[in-house]
Amino acid sequence: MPELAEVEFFRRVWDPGLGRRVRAVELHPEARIFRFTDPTELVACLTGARLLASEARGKLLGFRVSGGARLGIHLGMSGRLDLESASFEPGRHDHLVLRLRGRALVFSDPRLFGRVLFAREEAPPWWSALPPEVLSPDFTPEAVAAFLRRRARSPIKAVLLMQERFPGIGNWMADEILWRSGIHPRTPAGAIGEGDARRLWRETRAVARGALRSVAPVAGGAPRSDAPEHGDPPRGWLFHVRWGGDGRCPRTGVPLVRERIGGRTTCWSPGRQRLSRRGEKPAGSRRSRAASRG
DNA sequence: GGAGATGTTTCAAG
DNA sequence: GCTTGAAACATCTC
Repeated sequence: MPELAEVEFFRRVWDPGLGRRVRAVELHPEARIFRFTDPTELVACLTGARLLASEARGKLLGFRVSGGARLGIHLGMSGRLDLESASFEPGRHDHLVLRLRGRALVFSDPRLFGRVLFAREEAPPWWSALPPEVLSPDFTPEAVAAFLRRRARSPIKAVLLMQERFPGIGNWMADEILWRSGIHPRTPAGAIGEGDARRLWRETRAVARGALRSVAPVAGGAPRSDAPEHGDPPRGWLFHVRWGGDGRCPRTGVPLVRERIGGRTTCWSPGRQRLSRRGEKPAGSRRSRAASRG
């Protein structure tokens, strides 16, 4: 489930636990989410410590721990964070529980694609060496264009999912970005002209901003099944129709196509999203696309 | 019972 | 050595 906005939602879920002492740590050491961590060290270091602050970078959550340590949580495909009462009893998929006074912070993940990271320093490489956020000034059109050239033969859909350049972008956001940009998901990255590359950069940021703005308010204590983790993206977004079998393009009314591209189910709007040809004139393609819009 | 699910890593082939 | 695509990971839901 979690990509940029959902990760931000779950970050806020644990906010009420910041600054409080961790009285006990409960975990299943053999759970796959600890495959990159020493669970014994994790328990030893976290017990008695406090989570001081949290931050989301791409799909990774980082918690600064008192005493100069860093706890990292990646939610994988099915991970989630919850705030529970003191009487909470872990279920089958609740792999990490931090007991505070009066409440419990819980990380659960049925599919176990998520992971827990831990280091006795505030900025270990897995935290400090992450690429620039798509909404940061360092995420530039030039960096995007250079990356597209390097991944020239890959379909642009697959390229948008590469976290080394587009941190936080997941499957539905990638489809949203391509739909807004008018680019066919199967277009080889190297065939995208300068104008379309710039447009891709702009829409990547627009979709990230819109998704973050629509993060649902965190209601402490809400039952898990009621938690609206992905909020409600703006009206008119592909998001609202991309899972429906008979979904139609919000802009053209044409039935959307769903197929597997870059190893992932992809939803796109025929007619609106066209394959670029190699060697297309950058400025011309940009102008003609802008003129034919709306 | 089968297919697919908002993710990453690994491995083999080009 | 780099790029690319498929498979693997584990479980649940439709």
